[in-house]
Amino acid sequence: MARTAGSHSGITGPRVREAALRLFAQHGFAAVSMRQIAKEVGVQAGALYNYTPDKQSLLFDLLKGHMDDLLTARQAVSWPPDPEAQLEHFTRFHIAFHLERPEAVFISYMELRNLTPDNFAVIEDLRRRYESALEAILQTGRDTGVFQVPDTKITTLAIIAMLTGVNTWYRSGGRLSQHEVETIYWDMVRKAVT
Amino acid sequence: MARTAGSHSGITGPRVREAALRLFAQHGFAAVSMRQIAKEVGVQAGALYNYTPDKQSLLFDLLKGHMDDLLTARQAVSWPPDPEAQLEHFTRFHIAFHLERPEAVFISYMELRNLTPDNFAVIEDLRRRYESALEAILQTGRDTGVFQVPDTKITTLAIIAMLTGVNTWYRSGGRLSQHEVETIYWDMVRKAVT
DNA sequence: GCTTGATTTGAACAGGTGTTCAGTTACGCT
DNA sequence: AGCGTAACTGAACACCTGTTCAAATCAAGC
Repeated sequence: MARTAGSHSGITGPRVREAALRLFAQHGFAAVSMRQIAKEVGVQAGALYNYTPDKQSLLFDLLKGHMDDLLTARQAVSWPPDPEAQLEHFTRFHIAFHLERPEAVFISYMELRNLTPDNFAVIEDLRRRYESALEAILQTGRDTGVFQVPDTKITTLAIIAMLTGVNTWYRSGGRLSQHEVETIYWDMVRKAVT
Repeated sequence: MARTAGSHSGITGPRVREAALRLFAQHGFAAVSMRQIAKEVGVQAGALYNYTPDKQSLLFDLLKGHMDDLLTARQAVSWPPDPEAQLEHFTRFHIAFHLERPEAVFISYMELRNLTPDNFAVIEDLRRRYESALEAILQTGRDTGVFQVPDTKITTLAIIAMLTGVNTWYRSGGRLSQHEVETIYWDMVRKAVT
């Protein structure tokens, strides 16, 4: 037996990435074998190499895709003029975007050390780009006197760490709606910088 | 050749744990083999099993030890009476304690999914105990009217996520001293809850 | 100095790893 | 209807995995 019924590149390709994403998030990159991914897709391990040159690239593509999505989404929405409204917008955007794709977020934080140095540098650069967007908001707010932050760089990292932390506990259908969570976090962020 | 010169249980035991901690933090639990740990200690892989029943227990003992240290250290210091002073104390304590042992902190966040369900439950319970200490401070502060927090549980998790985030970027000898960092974070925490 | 027991070796076990490739099969196109 | 090729299989490669255990060796107590 060789090619299976209904096989198609446009179908198998995405399924490989989806299976890898789910398995990497669940067990970790190093703990997942190519044969496990193949089994999930319903294919032999060798067939995966039609869709990725190697396991490392599979991980990198997932992280790179996630960061691209993040930066694209940020640029796609229209941003209000004043810093405080921008900061609220950023807070709600960050929480909403990250809660929408918990697995990609998870491996983007957990599997950085499994990237080759070259691949790591690419991802880190994209992340810095995202952080700069927040820092620019804080900087403008401080210059115009609406924010009181002693160190915009640290405040940037602190806010992002706090917001991303939502992913560790939030489950839809729980005590609070996503919008309520956003509002609570926005309340803390606003007070922390004003 | 069998037993090597100068071999002693009281020496090799700690060295096994130290090597495992360093390697797990650097490459991840699943990516590190018992033979790698043994090489770091200067011993054959089989000898490790005098000090741990298996690889899983090695990980669990590291995480358990870290959480015990954390809870013990928190109880060891004397705590001020009023909630605001307590919160400042907690903020500085958390940052200082975590910056002192970055590797243990790292694996405590990264390798939870590699614990067996039983072991995971133990660690999670210890973590909840630590979080409860912060939540109690917030609760008291809200009851006495000095804190304005809409949801103590969420604020607890938000603050801890923010504070632990320091470990991702702080390097001693950098632009800011540890005490300056503590002060900046305390400024944000204080404003966020009052 | 000898014995006892703790400590470690080195080999073995059964199975798993990422990756390659010749051969086979089913799909898309004419 | 038949051909070309994209898609996939199954086996193989060389090596690594956690764990066990008889045998060898060293440290300590008498």
